[in-house]
Amino acid sequence: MADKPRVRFAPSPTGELHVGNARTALFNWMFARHQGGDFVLRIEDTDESRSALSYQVNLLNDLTWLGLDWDEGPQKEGAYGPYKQSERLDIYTRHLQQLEAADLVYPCYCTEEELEEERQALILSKRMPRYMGKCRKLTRQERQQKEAAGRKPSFRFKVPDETFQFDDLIRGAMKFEGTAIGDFIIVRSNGMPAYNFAVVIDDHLMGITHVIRGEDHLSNTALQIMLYNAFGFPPPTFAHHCLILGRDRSKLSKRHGSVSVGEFRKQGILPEALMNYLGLLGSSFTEGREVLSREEMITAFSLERASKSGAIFDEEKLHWLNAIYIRNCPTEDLVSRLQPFLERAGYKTDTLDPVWFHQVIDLIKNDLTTLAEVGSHIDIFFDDKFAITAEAGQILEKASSCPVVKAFAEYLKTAAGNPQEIYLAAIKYTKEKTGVKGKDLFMPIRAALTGRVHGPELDKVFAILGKNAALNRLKPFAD
RNA sequence: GGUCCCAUCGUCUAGUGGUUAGGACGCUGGCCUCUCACGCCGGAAACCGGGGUUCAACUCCCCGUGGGACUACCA
Repeated sequence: MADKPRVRFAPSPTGELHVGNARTALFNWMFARHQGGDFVLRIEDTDESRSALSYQVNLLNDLTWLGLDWDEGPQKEGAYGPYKQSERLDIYTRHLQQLEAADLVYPCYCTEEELEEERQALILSKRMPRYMGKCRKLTRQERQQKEAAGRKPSFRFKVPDETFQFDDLIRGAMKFEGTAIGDFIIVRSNGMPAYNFAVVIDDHLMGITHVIRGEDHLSNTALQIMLYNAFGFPPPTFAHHCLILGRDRSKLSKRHGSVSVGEFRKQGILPEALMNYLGLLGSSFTEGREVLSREEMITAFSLERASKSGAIFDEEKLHWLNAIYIRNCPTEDLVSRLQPFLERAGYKTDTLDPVWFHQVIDLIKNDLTTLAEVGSHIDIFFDDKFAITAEAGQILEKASSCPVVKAFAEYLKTAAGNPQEIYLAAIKYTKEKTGVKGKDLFMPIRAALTGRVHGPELDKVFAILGKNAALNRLKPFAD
């Protein structure tokens, strides 16, 4: 058996964690857990202008919230650190020197304007825009002149005219022609390593065996393989999964609506549901399973089942899963997860009787699609939130309703015992006294009691409300 | 424009030469029921097109068409 697989998730802290990235992390994590390998987290923060510490903190929080625990990375130093690229700059410098010594790189003094000009000219002549190697042929003297003029060079890799092939675990045999690729920058003029350069070095040094990432990196793979060859590093196995798409089939982005893990969390999506959905999207689990626990997902995961074509993000299916997870969530647990949403909806839960509130949540949790909806489901139990809807008002105005509500209230006035018994007896009494049954019997009571025409089973609502609160609500209609 | 990738119900997918093309979301009919939801039982809904290969193509090959990604001193 070969060494255990090592995979990594390498985000750059330049924004909120996107669900697409979360899915990449999930695939890597499931792969590692399934195979008993290591899941490494590396922060790619070489773009100083876009990276921010707050995003990094956010990133770690979101991953933790999702339950994607890493074996090595920030806050969990291992044998291959440091795990932030900004702390590995000396490593990149050494490797640049190595390539310089082998004459595989050269300094480029072109300005952005010059490069842009070249690009436009190539596009106009209908050719692939790429760097044509102007500075490759510079003499030592010319270079000294540029340096003397104060120009800071970037460093470009001399792309060989070869064909680069690799076997993608998801896509099969892939092939790229070196002739179509211009000499690319590996170190920027500010001294920072460029993405393709840093990943190759880090993935190799960190012992990464499988690079699992989005399809948007497919063409980068050719460049990276060139660098693996240049360094004499054995390339890892690559696997490029499909992208998550918006409704219009383009790469999912902000303009499509909610796209970050944080947004879904705020909307009251459970991490288990989001994980489950992301694992299902653009992939499938063995035996056609769709609702799986974390452990089941790990067991049923297989990279071979990842599909090659992009998958549209379907929020409705996410919500379907979320409702299932809410329903199956133990009420005790659910109550605590609900806290932030209750506060936001204006419920002061610390003054409530916990046993009573537990009953409330237990009763309404089947109706919840997201945690954020909780307020509009429990308001029927709070006098300060309670209100009669137009529909309920119509029910109560019906001629047959008034006697029903009156009779029901009348019975309650003298009733004693536990709420369940009182309710049953009150219904019986009302039925006998008014001769009304079925819908015409229950709906007026429901409307008067909850202010709604829909809701949980009336007997349970009554039991939670209690006799006195019920009587209060009935009063305006019974007099 | 160039390079590369992809193509089964509206959506997510199963399917690896012979199936009534299966499942799920959503939609929809019914049952359950005081209502909504849940649950259960049904229904409508797909192999992009054209050529090959083969006794036989959703499945293999080619060409179209369509969609997507990349095309930065961002990752």
